[in-house]
Amino acid sequence: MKRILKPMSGNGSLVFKQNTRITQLGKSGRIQEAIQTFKNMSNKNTVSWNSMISVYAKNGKINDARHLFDEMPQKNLVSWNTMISGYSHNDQVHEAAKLFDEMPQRDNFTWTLMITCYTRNGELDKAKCLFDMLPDKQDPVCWNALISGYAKCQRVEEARRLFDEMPVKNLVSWNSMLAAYTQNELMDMGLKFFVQMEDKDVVSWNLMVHGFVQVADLESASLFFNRIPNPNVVSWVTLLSGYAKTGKIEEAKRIFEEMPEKNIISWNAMITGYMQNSQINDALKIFKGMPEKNSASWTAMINGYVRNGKLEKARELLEQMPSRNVTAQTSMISGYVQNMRIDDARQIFDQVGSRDAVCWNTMIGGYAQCGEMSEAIRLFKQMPRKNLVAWNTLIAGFAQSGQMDKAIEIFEEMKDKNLVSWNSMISGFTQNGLFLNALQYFVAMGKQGRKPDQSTFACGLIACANLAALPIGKKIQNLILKSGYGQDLYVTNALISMYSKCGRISKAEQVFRDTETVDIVSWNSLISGYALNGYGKEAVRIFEEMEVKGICPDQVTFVGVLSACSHAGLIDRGIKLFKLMTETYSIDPVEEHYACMVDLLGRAGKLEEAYKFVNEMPVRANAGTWGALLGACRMHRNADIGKIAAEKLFKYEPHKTSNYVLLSNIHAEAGRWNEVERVRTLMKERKVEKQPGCSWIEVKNRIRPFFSDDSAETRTTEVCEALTLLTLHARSTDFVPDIEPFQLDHG
DNA sequence: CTAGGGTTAG
Repeated sequence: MKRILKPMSGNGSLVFKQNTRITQLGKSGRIQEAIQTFKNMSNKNTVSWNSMISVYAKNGKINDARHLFDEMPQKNLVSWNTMISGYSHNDQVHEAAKLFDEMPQRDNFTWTLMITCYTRNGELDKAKCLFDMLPDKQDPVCWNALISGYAKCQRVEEARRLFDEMPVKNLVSWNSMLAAYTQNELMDMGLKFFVQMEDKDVVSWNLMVHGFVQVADLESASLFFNRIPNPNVVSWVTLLSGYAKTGKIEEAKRIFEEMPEKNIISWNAMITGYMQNSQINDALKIFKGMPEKNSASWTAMINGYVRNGKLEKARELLEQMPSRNVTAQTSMISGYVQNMRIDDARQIFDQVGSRDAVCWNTMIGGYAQCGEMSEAIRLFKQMPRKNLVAWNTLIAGFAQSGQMDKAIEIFEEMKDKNLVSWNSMISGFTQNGLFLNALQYFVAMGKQGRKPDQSTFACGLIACANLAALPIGKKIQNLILKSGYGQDLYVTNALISMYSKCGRISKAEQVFRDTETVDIVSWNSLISGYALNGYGKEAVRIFEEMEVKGICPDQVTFVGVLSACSHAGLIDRGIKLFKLMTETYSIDPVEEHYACMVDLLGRAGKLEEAYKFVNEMPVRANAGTWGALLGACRMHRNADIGKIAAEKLFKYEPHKTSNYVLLSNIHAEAGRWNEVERVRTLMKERKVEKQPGCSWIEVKNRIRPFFSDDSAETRTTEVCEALTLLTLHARSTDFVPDIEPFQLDHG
């Protein structure tokens, strides 16, 4: 395009100056002055209008921009382009696309704008589609936009393909591709690529530093930083925030003091760093001493107070904040929500002027956490643009409150689902004891080509453990090995418990031994695994190994080892361990420990001692303890103590059939038939029925439910049949499970 | 007056 310069006579140069002034005022955020300048102009030209549109659009006033666009006397191509750019910056892809379709003619600029609009919004396939229609593909700008778009969606390989294909590359192209690696934690590839680059600017170096920061390799980050020829503020801040985020506050401070010019971002990063380290006073000192504050400074302080549990301080600051924004307010809301102060949270929420998705979701999640699902739903319905997180929050809420039927409803209604949606369903099922449903969803997920993560795998294993579904558990283990989650503690601990609950305790120990670094949960799982399988002495052996290695046992460890002793009849050992727990480790015994002890004494036939123990324990015995005593009485045919235990149990669990049956049997064996009759009458009076709980939910009539009073044998067979039908199959290159659907209509 | 790569607050 040729630019024809008019002679600088009188008005022409004035208009030019005024146009420039509008743009400049806009860039420094002085919108009102820009508007005044525009309004005062007597002879506006098209560029004036375009400039004003751009100022409005860049300051979030997209509707005002559109108004000018509609009103202006003469539009040129740039006007249309500016308007599209405005919509793009304000995330209104749809409006941008509408203009793109309507406009009379387009230039390369137009195409670039529309393509970048799509890439910014993550709509890469649309961007690519447009790109393929682009008449002139020489210009690298569109290519670059696409590459970075793919990179932000973790589609690194596609980005690389474009990079290799593009005819003309510039430094930005190389940097975009480098960012694809560094942003996706592919530092090996990134380093290789970086070495290949002939030209590097400070952006390239900064990308490397940031990449290393993201994988928490601060040593390499610092090494690279030191080799930057001309580090800029961004370089300094990147390293500084890296140290701050990883808790290395002293290093961060050093960088902060060394850096030649500090900007507001560096001050803010220091506040965050101090707050993360609970150094509230140091953070406050920075906050008070900094030359200027922006809303991020205030938010960092408020957020820091919230993280450190100082809600009142946070609130105080929020009230003082000059221009409260959603981010700060949301921080406050989440603080209240974490402390179950739902009414305070709501009060802030109601004050928020323009709520964003995070704000809505925090509040909805708050109600969900408090079990107030009806209010959560009410808010959800009010939420203007519901995103995936909002839907997932509802699922998690329903799952937590045991309403899996409602969770299913929500899940089915969703058009887009992500990994979190699936995991929330699967973990919801396992948490609510609906293990077959958990497996069904695990399978369905694989069929849709979704990759499971550590949470999916762990929940799948927990389901297998509870169904004693060893074949499936083994297949899941194969998938895990291929997935790279083989050393994840959450997963390995679930594996240990799966094998032990399926009776394969030696396999459980093998998994334990194959795990590079185990934690207390792993030890506990192994010990209680041995206990569960009746190998009391082995459980004690593991416990001793733990002691030798200097690992401190916790409450759960003792529940495991004590129950092991009781199952194996190691009475003296159990009593000694109980003493060890309370005296050496100063662990206060809880209900479960007492139940173990009562069980231990009871099984050994020392019923009088057990009963005495119950009466002398400092916490009030509940169902577990009385149940242990009742069981022991049945075993040793002690009707007197049995009756006492049963009466207590009836108070705690008035509708649990097995308690009545146990007592009735004890009386029967003692020949006390009138007592037997009394128990039966009691059952009738209290309407204790043998109605079992449904142990899974029927989903789309594909699964036949079974009931908990089916005999164990029938159940095992049924589950096995179901599970054999379900063939887990891992492809060698991919670990997405490719599984046949559940089919149980074999009758 | 309109386009592409990097940094901070949720």
